Amino acid sequence: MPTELRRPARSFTIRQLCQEFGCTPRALRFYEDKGLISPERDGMNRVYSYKDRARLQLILRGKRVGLALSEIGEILDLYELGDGCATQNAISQAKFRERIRALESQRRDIDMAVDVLQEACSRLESQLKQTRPDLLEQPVEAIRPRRPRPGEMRRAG
Amino acid sequence: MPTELRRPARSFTIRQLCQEFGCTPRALRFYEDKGLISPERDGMNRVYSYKDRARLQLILRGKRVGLALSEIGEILDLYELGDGCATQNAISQAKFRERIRALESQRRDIDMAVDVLQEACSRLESQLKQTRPDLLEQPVEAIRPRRPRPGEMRRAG
DNA sequence: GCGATGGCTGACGCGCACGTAAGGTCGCCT
DNA sequence: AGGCGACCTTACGTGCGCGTCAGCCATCGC
Repeated sequence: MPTELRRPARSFTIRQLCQEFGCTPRALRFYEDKGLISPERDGMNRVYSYKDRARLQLILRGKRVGLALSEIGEILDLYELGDGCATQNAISQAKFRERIRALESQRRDIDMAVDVLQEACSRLESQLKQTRPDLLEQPVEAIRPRRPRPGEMRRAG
Repeated sequence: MPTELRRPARSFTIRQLCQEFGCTPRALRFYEDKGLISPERDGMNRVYSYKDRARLQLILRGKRVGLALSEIGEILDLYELGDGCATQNAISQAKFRERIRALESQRRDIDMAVDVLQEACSRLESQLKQTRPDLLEQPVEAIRPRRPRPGEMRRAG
């Protein structure tokens, strides 16, 4: 395919994709392990195409909305088959409809959560205006950590 | 407060809440372990008030939108303090603002995912119309399970 | 020649959110 | 008295999504 002139770099290293999408090589290899993505190889090195990149994007999007990797895999498979067995397709469709309903309910949850948080924020804001206006609008790291609560675990960072 | 007449059953057993919200006793005890909820006791038995029930509802909502239990705990704490230490409040507020941004981006992801799934569904639908119109609109269980994919795990159900 | 860099393959470890026995307590029914 | 059903605690097990470490090429620049 002499498309090299039009696509100056139509393939990506594992690092490039990781940088672009903010994930780790380990994660990509993990997805490959699970069959979600299957890059070509140049010798031993993974070579990702635009298609792989698109799949990765869908994977990460799916993750962010709370889909399990196995479910994401099913969705990705759909784009491969096209004329697969009918009962399979019926199952997929039914599952997808379920998923759509779940996602829509999840969106409602998000709206409610945003409302809750926003109300909480404005409550805190009015308090801070009275007590410590210097701390308003500061990012988390600029303020300082605090003591852990009982049963609370520390996370990375 | 002589409200007993208006609230015929102002407390709940662990089972009642579990049935109402579709979770397990183990989960509720786990949340209690983490300090997210603190029901009264009648002897050894847990007795949940309406307030506990409301907290549980927030917990489950938070979970569905991808919050960690520790984060949910922070949010719940907010409703208890009212006049807590200022730096704490500033941290909370900053975290909440972050969370709001994350949730809004998550909502965009959901919209995209719904689009993807809906397009996929209609693709499948048109295929099924040609091949197996009898399978249209069937729920998942009515169709039949299939072989697991490599690396795919079974879940409850 | 040689370290730095980047990628690879196992394989073990971890935090989270519970599941799952195993065994004990309590009130009620027969 | 005996058995049940609902609840309890303690404690170990599990699935997921990676992190991390060890050990091993290949290549690049000096």
